[in-house]
Amino acid sequence: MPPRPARKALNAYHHGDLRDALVQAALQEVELGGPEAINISALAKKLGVSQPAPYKHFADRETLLVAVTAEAFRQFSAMLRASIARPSKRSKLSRFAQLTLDFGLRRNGVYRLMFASRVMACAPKDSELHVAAMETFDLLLEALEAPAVGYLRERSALKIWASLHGVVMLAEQGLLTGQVGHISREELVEEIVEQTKLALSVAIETAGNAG
Amino acid sequence: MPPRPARKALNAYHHGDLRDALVQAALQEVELGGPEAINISALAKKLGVSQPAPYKHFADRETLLVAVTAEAFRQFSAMLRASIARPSKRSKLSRFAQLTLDFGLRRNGVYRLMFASRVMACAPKDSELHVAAMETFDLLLEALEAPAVGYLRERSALKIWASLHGVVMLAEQGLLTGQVGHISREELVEEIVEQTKLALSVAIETAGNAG
DNA sequence: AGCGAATGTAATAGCCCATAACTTCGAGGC
DNA sequence: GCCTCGAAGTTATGGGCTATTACATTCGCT
Repeated sequence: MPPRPARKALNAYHHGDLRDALVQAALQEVELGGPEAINISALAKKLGVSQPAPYKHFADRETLLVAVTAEAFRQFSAMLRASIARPSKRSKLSRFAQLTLDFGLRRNGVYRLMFASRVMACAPKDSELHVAAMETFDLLLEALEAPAVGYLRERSALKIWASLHGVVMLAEQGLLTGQVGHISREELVEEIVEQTKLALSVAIETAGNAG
Repeated sequence: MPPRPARKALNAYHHGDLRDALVQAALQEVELGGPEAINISALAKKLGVSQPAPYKHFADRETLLVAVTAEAFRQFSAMLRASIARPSKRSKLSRFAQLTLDFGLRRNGVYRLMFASRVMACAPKDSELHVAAMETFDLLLEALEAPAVGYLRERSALKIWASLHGVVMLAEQGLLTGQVGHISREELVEEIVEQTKLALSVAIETAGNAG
């Protein structure tokens, strides 16, 4: 997937790179109001083109949403990758987890688009979107820093992935405040991370002894 | 909150219990198409009233959604309560977890309304909706069957609650198929349950030794 | 220079939410 | 028993958003 050659604005009539501008502007809207906030008409007006212009680049609203979601995944991945690469006292997994929590709360609209909407479920397996999402999952596998026991590592990854989702959602719905016995969200996530690491090392040892 | 006295149909002009009929019909729609599928006009037509009639009972679409969500929580709670009460070989927690998974996948539209929409986050703390949701959470606390170490139990509950959310979402987005090394969703949930129980008992023991 | 494809515009239709103004019916006081 | 008032309907209407159709402009290529 070579990035589209970002064409320059050509003149007053042709925008030049409307497609990309739409994705970026839409992402900005989602940031504030979530997936429902994407409004083709408003985007067109904001970018100074006629209302039907976007339909030259996206068949319908849904298709635009898919592109925006893919872009969101790429941004998320880039952020995670940078954080994981940086040397730190904390483990990669811990940093992955905390960053996910942070992203999920601070950019909740975008997060919901990525993980709590129907977009993902509808996109075909080999789509740009799935590729971008898989890349994020690969980063989690990397962050786990576990010896290559294949399916054990994947299973741990899925469990922690799932837990993180849940914490973000609960926190965002206001179901985590004043209920956790003076434990912060960050500490809760840390507990989950530790619990996962422990379970994984036990599983690996068990598997080692068994076979 | 005494249940509204279900009034009988009065005549051709007045429906009789339009409010409740709307909630039930909407829930049915959500079942198939998720939160977005709720359509005031369509509901009105389906129930044989004029298009603006629903607005006599709900200020707007959003308000209707809140009522529907509360009803969904009540149904979910009732299901869980029945299952937990029934004697069984499996632990209450295990049954709670598996039932949640089942509900989340089979009635995914409703599940998304309850857990993956903005409805909950917007409703005030003392609303009908929050009350219904809290009741569900209480059932989880009960299912944990842990000695009353207050905050430890709540923390475990939150962790498992979060994990279950995540598993449902991942499964629904097609991210759990063929990735888990021949483990079924049900087994994954069972692992999570066991892991939670273990962590909780360790935590209780530690707390006991410490103080 | 000229042609075709890509990318824009204007005009328009349809769906859905919501409100305003009017109508029907039931209940409670007298 | 009537009369009035409010609750729960109705028709009419407007506004916003999606999407399509037919037409215009410009780019890139030969």
